[in-house]
Amino acid sequence: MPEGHIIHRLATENRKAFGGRAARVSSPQGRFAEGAKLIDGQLLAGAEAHGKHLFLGFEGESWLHIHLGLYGGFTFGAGPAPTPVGLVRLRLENDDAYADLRGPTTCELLTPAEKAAVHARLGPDPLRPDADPDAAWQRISRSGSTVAALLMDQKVLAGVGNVYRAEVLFRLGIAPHRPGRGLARAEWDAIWADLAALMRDGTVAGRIDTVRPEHTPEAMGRPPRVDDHGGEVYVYRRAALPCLVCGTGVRTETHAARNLFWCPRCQQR
DNA sequence: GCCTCATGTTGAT
DNA sequence: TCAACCTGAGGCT
Repeated sequence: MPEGHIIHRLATENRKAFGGRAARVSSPQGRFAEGAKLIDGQLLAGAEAHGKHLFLGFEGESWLHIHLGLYGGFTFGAGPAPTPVGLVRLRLENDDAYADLRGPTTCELLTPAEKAAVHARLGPDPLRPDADPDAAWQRISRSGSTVAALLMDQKVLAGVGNVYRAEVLFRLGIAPHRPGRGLARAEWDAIWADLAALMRDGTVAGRIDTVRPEHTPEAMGRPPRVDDHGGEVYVYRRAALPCLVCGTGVRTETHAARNLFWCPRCQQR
């Protein structure tokens, strides 16, 4: 269940394991059998991520486009690859390594033009060096939608999911229900900068940690704790628990079909 | 072992 | 606004 930082990490992992070499490509489950056959044995030329979309480039100008959706995941291992267990949509393999893909929303082959079309409908990704935060600001500053909804809209901003959305708004003290057009440019600049830093850390760590050193349980004189999704966060999935900073109960509600979490006292800006 | 929920997106209503 | 997609983890029995 990944946000953009994990997809960038997967691009790197795939590049390290398979880049510059011929890859054996198969679909043990069968649902990607035809596509796998088309690129089987080809050289993997590159791997990149844009938001939550992963692209693996093969010689012959084919791009393997993968979106993990809510359930999808990769498993990497050293070769030789074992007999596939469960429903493996895609297996990449060489003599040294293998990777299994399960449960993706998307696993398809694209032409360069089709790949360009995917990029075109995505907003700037804080983890990409070519990202233009002003493109997102143009949409946000004209929108009556809430900041909370806009941050999750991949056309506006690519790669941010429910955890980073909740956490960046907490860290900047911004009330999630404010309309985008009510945001000041300086606030947007701060959101972008914080997202870029948090997501960069997340790519390295492979998990989402957002709690500043001065607010860790140790620094606050509280018992140590670990959030059940594997990272240390302020408000995400901490409904009704005391805010780590002020002690107020963390609020939650369903917002645009997703769970939103915030501290009503710390986030009044 | 069964049930619920989840770091997501699309397409129908 | 909601169902569908389709997988795994955690809580409960």
